[in-house]
Amino acid sequence: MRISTRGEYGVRAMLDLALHSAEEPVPLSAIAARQDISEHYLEQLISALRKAGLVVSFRGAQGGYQLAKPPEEITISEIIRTLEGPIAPMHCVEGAHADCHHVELCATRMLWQKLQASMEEVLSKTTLAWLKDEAKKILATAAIQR
Amino acid sequence: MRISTRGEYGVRAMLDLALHSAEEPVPLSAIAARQDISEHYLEQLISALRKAGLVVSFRGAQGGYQLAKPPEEITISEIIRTLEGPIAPMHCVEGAHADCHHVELCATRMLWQKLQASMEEVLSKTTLAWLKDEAKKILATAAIQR
DNA sequence: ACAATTCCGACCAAATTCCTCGGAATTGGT
DNA sequence: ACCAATTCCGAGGAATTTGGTCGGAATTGT
Repeated sequence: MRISTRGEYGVRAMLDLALHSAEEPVPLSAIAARQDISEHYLEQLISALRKAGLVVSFRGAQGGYQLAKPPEEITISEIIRTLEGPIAPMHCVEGAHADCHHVELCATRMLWQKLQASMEEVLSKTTLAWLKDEAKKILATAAIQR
Repeated sequence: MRISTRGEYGVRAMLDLALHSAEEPVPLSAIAARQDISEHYLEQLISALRKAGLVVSFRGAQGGYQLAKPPEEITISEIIRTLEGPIAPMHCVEGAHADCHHVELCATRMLWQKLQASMEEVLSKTTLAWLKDEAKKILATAAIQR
């Protein structure tokens, strides 16, 4: 019942872009260093995010990555879905499956649907912009305390 | 982001008990046959459920399993937790961990906390009794249509 | 030309999942 | 007293997933 490192790193990388790529593209190495993630591994993840249209890339020197849309329009749901697959606690609620063989199984399916809906609710309603704001707040209070 | 077969089978087995073990204990073989689950594998799962105090067992001939409490008092949350471990989408929201090293990481932690809370909400508020009722409803409408 | 960078596909070790197997212990029925 | 039905226990193991690594080709600003 865990989100794997793909989703975890992906969200952190996207937040990193939200915080640092407003002006110029950010090279992978910078994200990897700040977030303490293996560069090669992160490359795989960001490649998927690019193909999903969540980031844009610029090749060559001074190249790097930027968010493809304003952070208000990028939801965590999108990020998780591209990196972890469908947000479904059970295969029977993944897409248009209706292959319930047992009666009891169908009853449990309703349970998994409720669970899925509540997860999707949270993930689709929180955006990168929200995360960015939270991160800035934390940074601000940390600065005061120092 | 999936619940594994441990959780899936566990919930189905518990529902099976809720439906069939009111009078006499139900042998493992009966549950396994009805639910189409490997008997040996199910044995492991139900052993964990017994140790967690969710089912009681009777050894020897005519033995089997029964729910340890009325189905109103057994939540899906309990079942999932005993079979899958803590309901936490991320290790950082599992118990009293506060090991956020990066500022950004702490912001994402709030996200995972929200997600965890919404999952726990659903799983702790739906009981075996609810599942049992749903299963009976489905069974009833299926009987009419036949 | 060169250095910085993305892009791509193959490969691989460790962990986890999903079981299987064999047998010991217990208990009701005859 | 025996037997059949059943739970209980621990070891083992194949398949899948996870979490990477590696090497090099392609692109582009300076």
